[in-house]
Amino acid sequence: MAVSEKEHAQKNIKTFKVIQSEVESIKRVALSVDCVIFGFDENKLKVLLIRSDSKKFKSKWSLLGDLVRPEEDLDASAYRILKQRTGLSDVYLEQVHTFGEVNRHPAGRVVTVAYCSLINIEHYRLKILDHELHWHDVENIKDLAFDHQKIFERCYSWLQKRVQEHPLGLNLLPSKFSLRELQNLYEAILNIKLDRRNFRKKFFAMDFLVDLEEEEEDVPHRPGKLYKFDYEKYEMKKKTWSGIDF
Amino acid sequence: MAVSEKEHAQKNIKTFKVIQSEVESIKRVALSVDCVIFGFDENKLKVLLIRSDSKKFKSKWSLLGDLVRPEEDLDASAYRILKQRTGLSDVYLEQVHTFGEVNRHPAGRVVTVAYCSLINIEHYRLKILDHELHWHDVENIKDLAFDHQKIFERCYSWLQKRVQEHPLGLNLLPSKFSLRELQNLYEAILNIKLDRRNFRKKFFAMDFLVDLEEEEEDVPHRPGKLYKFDYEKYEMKKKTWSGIDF
DNA sequence: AAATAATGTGTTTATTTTACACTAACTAAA
DNA sequence: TTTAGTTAGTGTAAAATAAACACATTATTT
Repeated sequence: MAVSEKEHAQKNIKTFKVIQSEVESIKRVALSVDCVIFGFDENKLKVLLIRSDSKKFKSKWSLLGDLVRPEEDLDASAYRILKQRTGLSDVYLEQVHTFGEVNRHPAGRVVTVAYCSLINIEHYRLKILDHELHWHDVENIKDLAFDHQKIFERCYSWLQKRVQEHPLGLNLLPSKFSLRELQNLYEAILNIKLDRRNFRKKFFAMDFLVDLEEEEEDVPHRPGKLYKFDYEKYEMKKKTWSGIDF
Repeated sequence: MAVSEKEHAQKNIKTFKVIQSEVESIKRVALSVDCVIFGFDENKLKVLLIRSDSKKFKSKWSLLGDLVRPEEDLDASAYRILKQRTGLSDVYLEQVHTFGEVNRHPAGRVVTVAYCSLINIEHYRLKILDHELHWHDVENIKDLAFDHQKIFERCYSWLQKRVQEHPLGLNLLPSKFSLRELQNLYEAILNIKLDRRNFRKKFFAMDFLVDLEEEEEDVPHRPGKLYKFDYEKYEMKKKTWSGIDF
């Protein structure tokens, strides 16, 4: 390393000390959370969006976000946003990625942390409709406000990968579901066709499905059996879990 | 949803508008980056640490971090920290997770974004030794300053998973390496024993190793062939890549 | 009663993964 | 120079896993 580089480095290392003693006087950035909320309805994977109210992105759709409050844990921010928008509080939620480009937001430096949430769309019936809050097919998501397209795409990829490692997808279904519904869900998320018999075999082999000894009703064909997911058993085996592999 | 809840929600939705127009007046948080820098030496996986200079955590070890500058992209912060500390700029670096608990830092609200970096330890010879910068065996990492233990553990788990999806590990080796070195590396990262023949078979089948027609020197036993990694070929096949699977 | 639509079920084949042992090449010590 | 020690290099058989695939059953609709 050249001498000048080394001096530069050491100067910067001094800067680092500031973090210990002078946080209060340090220049800060605005921090927000954006939630990518997935739902599943009519055999399609959906995402919840609102109209952007920024001037620059008027008429474009955007993710659900808000600033993180100074006295609020980061995860708590995400749960708060979900609660505000959907009324749901006991939901699946996970942090995905933080987006921190200087110019990502037109109003100034805002670093945003993206969270993914999976909710059962039936528990949530669009009671709050501000900003034209609506479900959109993930297939047709394009041209979102800010850098939300990028955030959305990252979360969607994350989801596709994640459902193959853990059976998260079940958070998108009602508590009682048929195997067809389950397969439709996976096909919608992964955007592929699966062999019905092998799919069943695989899920039964996992041994997380409980036969409820009930059947579907009001279907225009032979009704399928209903199952529920055994979360407890899953939590037990989770440690040694290594994926689903479709 | 109860009426009062709904009103509360709508009030909060108004708050959200602030983000668009009043970022400058919004209360902000200090944002930092912490780097978990892995190296590989003497068949052991290492991580780079410095002495904490905070009063509270005096004498404890900590990760390498600094505040994000107001005019600096988040990723750029991480590269800057690496450059300052190691002198290296062309390194593997990836964001892992953001830690945003209110009380994680004794000096105030500091949200930190953790990055993982993998460097070839031979390219970096501890030229800058401020704060007792040193390599530590990952085996013995305990009781770090702040919440750095948690951050470290998350990054280590991340690495163990990630090297099974992509051959990142090669960033830890010299550009010429033997298959034994490669296997030692994977064994150190994953902390398991691997079958030598199957390991070789698997790596050759991937078809990313180029036989350099050279041999090891100065080893007290039969020298092994040297290989390099074909990054170009890897980049080509990356899209359809689905993991290594040890 | 006939047409339609989805359920439920097993076997065979192909692919992938695992387990496993000997000879060759080189060094170091006797 | 012989011998002991260490790692390199190589293939096959068995086991486990994944993929492909068809038909009788149960319900609804017309």
